[in-house]
Amino acid sequence: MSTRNETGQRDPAACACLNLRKTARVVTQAYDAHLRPTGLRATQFSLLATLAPRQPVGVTQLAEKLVMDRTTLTRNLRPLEKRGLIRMAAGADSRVHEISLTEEGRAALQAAIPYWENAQNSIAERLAEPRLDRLLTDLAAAREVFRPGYRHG
Amino acid sequence: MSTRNETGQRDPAACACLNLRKTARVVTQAYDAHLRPTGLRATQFSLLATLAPRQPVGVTQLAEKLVMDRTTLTRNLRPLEKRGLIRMAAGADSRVHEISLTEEGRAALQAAIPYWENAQNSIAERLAEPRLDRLLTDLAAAREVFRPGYRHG
DNA sequence: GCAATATAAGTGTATATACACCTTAAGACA
DNA sequence: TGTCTTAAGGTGTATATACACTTATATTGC
Repeated sequence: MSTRNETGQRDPAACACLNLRKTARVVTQAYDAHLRPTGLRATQFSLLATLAPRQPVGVTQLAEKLVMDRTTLTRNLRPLEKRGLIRMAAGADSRVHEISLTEEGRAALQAAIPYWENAQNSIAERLAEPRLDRLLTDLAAAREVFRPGYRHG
Repeated sequence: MSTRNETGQRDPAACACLNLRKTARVVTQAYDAHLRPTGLRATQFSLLATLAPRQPVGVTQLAEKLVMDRTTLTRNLRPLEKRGLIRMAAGADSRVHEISLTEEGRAALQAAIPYWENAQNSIAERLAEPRLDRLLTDLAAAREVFRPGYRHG
């Protein structure tokens, strides 16, 4: 795959954005399928896993960690709160809405981890592990291009 | 970035799905910003660019090319049809809804190409071009893991 | 020719995404 | 202390995504 076509022009089929989105669709569907028995979507699993070691944490701070728009996170929290997996409470600074896992949330996350590991194994093994590491590193570099200075994993 | 943490366990922070989605968010926002003056989103630009050399084409066939769920494409076609950039017509097989660019659609795509090139250049140059090529190749390999046999760019 | 099957596409519903805008609370400072 | 600015968060609106289900048409086998 080259970013230029036969005549040296940029080729829209080699669009970095399109290729990222296509891959994100395929991989998300696969992770969602693995996680189906847990009742969590891949996005929700990642949200809970990112939240777990940081609780309690405010909306803006968690959104930054997830490289997600703050208002997107607000909306993504809704179904998890409705299902009782997370809880929101006012912080010392009453503007901050602190997010925490509930007991159910901790249990759901723990229960989901083996299913997530199966999904991660399926790509790690079939892509050959060094190549997955390289892909993750290159993805972080791509984020760095547009968000310089942030600590991209 | 390693897919395992210090104790050899899988690390959810190294989730392939999460990292793909984070990067897709960042890169999509950047492409959307570049394309803003054209009135097209990155997804819409890619849809038109993928459609252009294949018209007329049915919904299922175009969805496959975009590695997109068929019903997602149906929904994504709506705003483009409403704005008169594409047209849908019954094919010889009356089950097939053939999609084509309108004259306005062709013009909008042509007008948007320089803006898309600016976006693509910004990542190609700052990521160092060989690395972008490698990333695109690795992304195609990742799709191949979950969709074997498909001609991933 | 007709019943069974396969193919193409849309709808209902729910989550995911983010920009523009608004509200509220905290901090700064004359 | 009262105003100005900044920070945290939500809402309105629109697009993006996909599973389960449904409808309509074509094809196949007899």
